[in-house]
Amino acid sequence: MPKLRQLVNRSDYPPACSQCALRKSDAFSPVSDAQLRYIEAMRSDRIGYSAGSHIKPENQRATALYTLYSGWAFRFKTLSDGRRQILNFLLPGDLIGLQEQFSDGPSHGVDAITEVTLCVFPLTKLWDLFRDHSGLAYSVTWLAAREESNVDENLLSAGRRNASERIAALLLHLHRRATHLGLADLADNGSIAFPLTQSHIADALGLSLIHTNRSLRKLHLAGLHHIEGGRLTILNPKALERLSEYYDQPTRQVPLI
Amino acid sequence: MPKLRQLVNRSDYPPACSQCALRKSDAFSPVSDAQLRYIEAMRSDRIGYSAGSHIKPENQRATALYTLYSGWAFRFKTLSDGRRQILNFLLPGDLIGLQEQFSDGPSHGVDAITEVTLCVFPLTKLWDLFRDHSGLAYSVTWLAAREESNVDENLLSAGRRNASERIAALLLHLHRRATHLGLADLADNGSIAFPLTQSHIADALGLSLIHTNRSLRKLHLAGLHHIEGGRLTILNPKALERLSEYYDQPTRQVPLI
DNA sequence: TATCCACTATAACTTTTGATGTAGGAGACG
DNA sequence: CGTCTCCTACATCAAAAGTTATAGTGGATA
Repeated sequence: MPKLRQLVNRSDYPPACSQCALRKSDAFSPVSDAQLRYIEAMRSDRIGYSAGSHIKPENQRATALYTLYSGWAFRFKTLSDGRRQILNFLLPGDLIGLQEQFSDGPSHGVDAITEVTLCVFPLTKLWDLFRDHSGLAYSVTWLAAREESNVDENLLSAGRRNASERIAALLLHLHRRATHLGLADLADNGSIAFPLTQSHIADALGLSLIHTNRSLRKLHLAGLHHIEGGRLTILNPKALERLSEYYDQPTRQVPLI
Repeated sequence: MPKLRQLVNRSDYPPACSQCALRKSDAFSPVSDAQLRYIEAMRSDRIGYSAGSHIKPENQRATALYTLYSGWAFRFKTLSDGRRQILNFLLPGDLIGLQEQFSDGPSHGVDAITEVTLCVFPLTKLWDLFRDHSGLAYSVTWLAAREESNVDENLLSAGRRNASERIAALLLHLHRRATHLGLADLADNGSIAFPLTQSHIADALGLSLIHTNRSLRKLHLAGLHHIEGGRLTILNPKALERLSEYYDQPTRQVPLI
């Protein structure tokens, strides 16, 4: 089911870590030369998946750690009758597969939304990383804690926000993250590429597809946002923030493994 | 608002780490003597809070890391009109305050359900721990990843399970954790002390208090569980598991800081 | 060009969940 | 001992969200 693609010579093929395009963005904390060499040596592979393919099945333990280099993906859980809950969305720089190393069993699946490319790190070397580079170990923990914060926020949405508030919070959250990564088009009102379908949004927010469509349209009609041609524009950020009580916090630089 | 209590000479006052009652339980992974001495030296205090008091306000950064030594607590977020979402419940051995070190701002509050006692570790020493004891650093990350798994499961409940399924999953989850800690009374059908009010359950599952009461009663009438006198008995684990699709996984030993 | 398919849109109707109100029981406390 | 407060129980009504059904749209594909 997961499809590999031929990647070498494509522009989104992850280069040597010293040439990493992500690392050039000031979204990420600088690393020392020694750390960079360690990461490069630890990386065992670079792979790609086509849009919609399964990066990790829900019922199978991860065999590696991945850093998402390009594209969008998501973590999810399902129930036997097909109900699916998206736990959080993964954007470039996010670390994938850490939970599996520590949890009692396989816990969630990971699917690609767009085409994605990944840097691969063998799980067996995680312990070495902790032993050899405490700074990088600290970074791993940082990334884990940050992801938990995202899930916390999603749980607040699913549990206690109504449909419109959930959508407002999600749009702001994703827009903020993409913008922080330098993915916003400043010449187009700060719009971002937005590959999610309404089905993704529904499954992330614990809503039915129909109700998601209804609520999304309501926000659109109120002039709060605009989605067209796979791009999202936030038209009235203040109103969206008031509605969802999801407020922008100045985002610090984040570690990148 | 948070109330300190005089603790010394009480039986639930955390003793020297070498005498730690938790550590004697086989729920926790053994540590080396060196690690134990390091933890003991890192611990700066031991404090207690009375039932219902605020361990950490929602709008204030944590100043320390805590390990819950005795009692039950929970992490939560609220919206301005008072809607509250409980993110997860904290039982003895759980680490508190790690997210704050890495998040961009204060993110959640922590309240005590019962009387609790805590071991205090200065946040400033977290970095030292990573540098000096990679094994303990690995444990910290382990605890963070395990907590995220719990939040993942709660998000699946809030987003995609109906009221009865949510309650079934929560009861099984808490019963399993308490049992793993050796808190079950084997002479009483494996019952556990259960200090949650229906209001806690409602806020953890994203339900109203009334609907929680309705659904809880339905499960009780069906003979699946029994709550009385502050104790929970699981009467029909199989039925609860089928209903919630929440299955027991053999729980490994967990690190304890 | 025609067909298919995934996605979005919308209406009509049902179910679940929430809101409001009221009451009873148990423990805390003066 | 009475009073208070917190928690649980339960009925009634209202609102939010889910279900079913149908159709349009645009890109991919044969």
